[in-house]
Amino acid sequence: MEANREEKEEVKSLHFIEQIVEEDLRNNKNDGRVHTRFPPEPNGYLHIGHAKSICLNFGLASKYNGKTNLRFDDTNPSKEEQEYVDSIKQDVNWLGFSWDDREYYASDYFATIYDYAVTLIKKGVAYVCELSADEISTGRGTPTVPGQPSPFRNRTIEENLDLFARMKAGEFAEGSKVLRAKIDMSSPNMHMRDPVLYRIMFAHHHRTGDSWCIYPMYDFAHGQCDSLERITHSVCTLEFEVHRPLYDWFIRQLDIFPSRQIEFARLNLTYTVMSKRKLLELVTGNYVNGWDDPRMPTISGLRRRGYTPEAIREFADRVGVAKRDNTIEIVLLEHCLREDLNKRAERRMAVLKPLKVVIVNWPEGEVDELDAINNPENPAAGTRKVPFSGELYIEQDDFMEDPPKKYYRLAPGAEVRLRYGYFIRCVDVIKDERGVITEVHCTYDPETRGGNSPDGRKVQGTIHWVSIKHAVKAEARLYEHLFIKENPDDIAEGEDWKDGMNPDSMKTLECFVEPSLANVESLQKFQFERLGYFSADLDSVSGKPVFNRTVTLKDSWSKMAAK
RNA sequence: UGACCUAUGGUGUAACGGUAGCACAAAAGUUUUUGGUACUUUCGGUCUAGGUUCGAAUCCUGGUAGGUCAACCA
Repeated sequence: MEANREEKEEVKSLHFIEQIVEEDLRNNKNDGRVHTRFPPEPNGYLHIGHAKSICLNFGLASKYNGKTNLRFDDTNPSKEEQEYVDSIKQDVNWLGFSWDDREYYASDYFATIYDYAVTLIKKGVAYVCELSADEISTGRGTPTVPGQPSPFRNRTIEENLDLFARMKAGEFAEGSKVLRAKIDMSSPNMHMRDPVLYRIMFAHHHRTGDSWCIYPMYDFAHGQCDSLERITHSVCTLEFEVHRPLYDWFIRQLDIFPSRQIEFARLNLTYTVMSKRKLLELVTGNYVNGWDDPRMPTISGLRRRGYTPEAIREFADRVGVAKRDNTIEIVLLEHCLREDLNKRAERRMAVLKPLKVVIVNWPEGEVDELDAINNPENPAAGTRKVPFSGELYIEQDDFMEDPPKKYYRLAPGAEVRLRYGYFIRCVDVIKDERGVITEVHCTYDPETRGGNSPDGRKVQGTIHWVSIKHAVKAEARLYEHLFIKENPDDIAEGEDWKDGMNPDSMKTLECFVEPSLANVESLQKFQFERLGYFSADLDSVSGKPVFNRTVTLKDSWSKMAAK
């Protein structure tokens, strides 16, 4: 009995970061406090990879009763803009997380970080270096060859103090001097070979304006910001692993609160690119229509495409957290989306590629109001009326003059059910002079209203439709992967990664939707029966809706037909 | 050929010295007024060579493969 119960209680295993946190909690480290942060640089829009990090950081805090700060890493004024700050806040919010009043900026701490630099100078472990960027780089050696000490390495503390103060005062030209840490020019870790701490930049900062002309490097700011905010667990991606010894060195030299940095593997997705640099290039090069183009893996793009925060959070949960490089198949993201939308999206009927059907025995001019179920997964969603008449559109794919075996849809002589309507049987096919089918003539069975026949005869196929007279014209935007190749970064010599872009990633169609869709709210989501999930675009206007196809329904017929 | 990190089905991820499990994908089937959903079943895995151990995916050593690091970017 006991054993049986234990067997059934499935223990969800902890990922390695949760294990670290729980161990710290057991040891009462940090007085049992868990405090994380999400630290984006405001130089681009957030993408699905950031979403993983956001869910991780905020999720950790909420699981262990802690807090998460939002902190902008704005130490490089030449790349950072307010527009990005705004979009990042919106996206984190939309994903469903709150940083309360803990919105911080690395630039908030510039004065303190400056003092930290002075402390290092006074300890004799930082110096002003007048080598050029190139000279510093070559002087650093290579991973296998030790670096050479800078000729400025042994200046006196007084001289360093004076020079650094004058750098701050704006006495020197951009690029003429930097402040460097004095650590170990022959360290096997390149980051310990006297890294640059401060550089001169006469750039306008989006928050501090022109009050500074020297700016700390990321490496000399990030760890200290964590420390100042008393972050207990500083979660970041793998590439910062080799920086950790440097951060720990700063913590020791400065004797400040030691945040613990933990690195995890960033998210990669098939059929898309994730680097900020490449996403920026897609936007600025007009390969897509902005950061929120529904084909973009950005949070704003996914939102406009029709993704829900719930689906993205579920996805972030399912991909796991570990240290090995990974590429997640995009079908997992799509699966999480369908799972969510299936439960929540109301069903509607829309015809993307219309084929006219004339019901030859339909009473002239008559209109029937049929009941349609809004969501079979949720009876509380109720029903709606859909007008039916003698002239309809059906999907071109739902008629074949010469159908293969197992084709359940309409064909000459065949009978199908019109969803929520009647059984119809094809009696004639009308073609134009070029042989293109322009109309299909059918008879309907009045006894089958609603979709059941009193004689109990079965039809295999059920197809969707709209009444021509009542249909609303709409625009449908159909999306596919932005890239043809599973890994767009896998390119041959001389090829550009953009060569792998999918020329058919967006198709715009004039389509027909049922009248209940005439007025929709932006981002309102529907399942167009048998077609997929669609989300109203912000380009929609009253009476002229625009729908983005978020994702198709799974389609086992097309798979079968392909064989 | 330096340092650091990583290696489990097609893709992810568990198993913490004791039966290699789960999800997605793929395949087959049942149900169905969405060829949707739901449900059932199947396929398929510990990089390699040694060592420790009664017992190794797990610990140790060597190899191999992949990743990261040589911005006054983050």
